[in-house]
Amino acid sequence: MGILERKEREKAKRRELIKKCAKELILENTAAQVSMADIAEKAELSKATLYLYFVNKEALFLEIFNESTVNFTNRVCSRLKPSMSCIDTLKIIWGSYKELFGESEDIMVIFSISNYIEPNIPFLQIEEDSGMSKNTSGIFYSMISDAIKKGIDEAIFDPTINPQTVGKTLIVLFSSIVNSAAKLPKTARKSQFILGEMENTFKIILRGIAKEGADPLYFSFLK
Amino acid sequence: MGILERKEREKAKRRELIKKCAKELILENTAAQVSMADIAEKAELSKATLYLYFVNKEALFLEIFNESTVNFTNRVCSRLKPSMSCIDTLKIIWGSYKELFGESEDIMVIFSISNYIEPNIPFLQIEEDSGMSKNTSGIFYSMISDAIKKGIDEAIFDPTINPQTVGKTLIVLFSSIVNSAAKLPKTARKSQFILGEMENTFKIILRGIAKEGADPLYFSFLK
DNA sequence: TTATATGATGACCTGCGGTCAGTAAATAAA
DNA sequence: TTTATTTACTGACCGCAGGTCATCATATAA
Repeated sequence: MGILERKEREKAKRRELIKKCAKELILENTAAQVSMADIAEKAELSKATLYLYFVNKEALFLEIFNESTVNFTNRVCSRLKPSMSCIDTLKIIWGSYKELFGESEDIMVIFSISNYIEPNIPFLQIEEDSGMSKNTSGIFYSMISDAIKKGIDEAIFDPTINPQTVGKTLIVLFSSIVNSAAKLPKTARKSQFILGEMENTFKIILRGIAKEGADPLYFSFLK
Repeated sequence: MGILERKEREKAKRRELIKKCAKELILENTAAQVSMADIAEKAELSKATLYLYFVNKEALFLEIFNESTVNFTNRVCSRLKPSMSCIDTLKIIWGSYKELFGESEDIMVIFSISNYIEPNIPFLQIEEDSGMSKNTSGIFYSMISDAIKKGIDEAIFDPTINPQTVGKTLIVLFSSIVNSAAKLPKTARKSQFILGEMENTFKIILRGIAKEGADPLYFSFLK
């Protein structure tokens, strides 16, 4: 029985190796720019072997995406309580986000992949059925949409806006920022650029959806 | 001498035919989804022939983009006067935009191509040297940035924001909307969807960059 | 009528995601 | 220890994309 277990372990290890190589390559460039051949070469495997572990490129990227997202969602979910106000919720989301961003570069991978898999879904009202939407990504942006919905109920956000659309808008913009950063020179400190731009963007959107007459100090947790 | 002129005319006509076919295909789908083979087939030419008229796919698309943009920029520029206030400027830009949108589908082509050529440049502060930036696209979003800059001077916009970044943000979001619309069923009335979403987005961004305490009625020209 | 320039094209190249018959080694059976 | 079978892997391949090039047919010039 030991043999089977060892083989399982070895298979799992190869799987991890492939994902690790893919992640490193994504960080060096953009998810869209990384080819299966690149990953195979880095992992010292043949391209065909990758397809023994993942049905296709999208599945590989999606698994990386979901794993990288779990840390974030777990952290946020454990800190959120239903009774919290909209602003407190947003504070926690943004705080956890910044924390995690300082710890690892997973966030960059997340957005790079998100932008590769579904670059242009954001404004559709219809339910999408791509892998991304069904999985952790759903949690990812629905956390924000839920918080915004809360804000509408609390009468600090404009009730005419669509919380889901706003959530998706943020994801498009964030993805765009990450992909812009990937094109910066290697020497540049990308995290700083990304966090700064995201903060600016987040602020603009939040102020933009505020109910008329709402106290702007609500959003002072940004910067 | 007449022969040469006739040949010139014929060449120009082929060129136009290619562009016309490409535009029609872009409208049916997305710029990224249209292949050179598709265009060649529609124009009843061989693929190689396309490359006698355009150095590559990007050049072809860029020419379509620039020509489609000229109508818009000309119209706007002829109506704008340097002495105008920021809000009047924005009113004219948005008005001309809606007008042109009602007249032709060029706007959809513009954004579809824009999203194909440079989907993720928007947040870079460094000067890009892609074809898009050097040409009409520059005018396209710098018109908005200039108007916003004016707004900062007039103290109705937050002075800490970067007008160029905001202009580019709008382009990303607009492109995203157009590409989303391209995925709607053929029967859907896309223009309505696009204009509606763009108006919402525009409104959010404008309110988001407003100076604290600025009269929200400033932006009432949107709906 | 012959030579030349022009416009167009079929066949081809590279690189991509993805597939598959076949190989070599580890395991199981004899 | 030898043979059979399963397992993990891979080289060669496919279809499709953008793009190139030698070659051909036709219109022009000689």
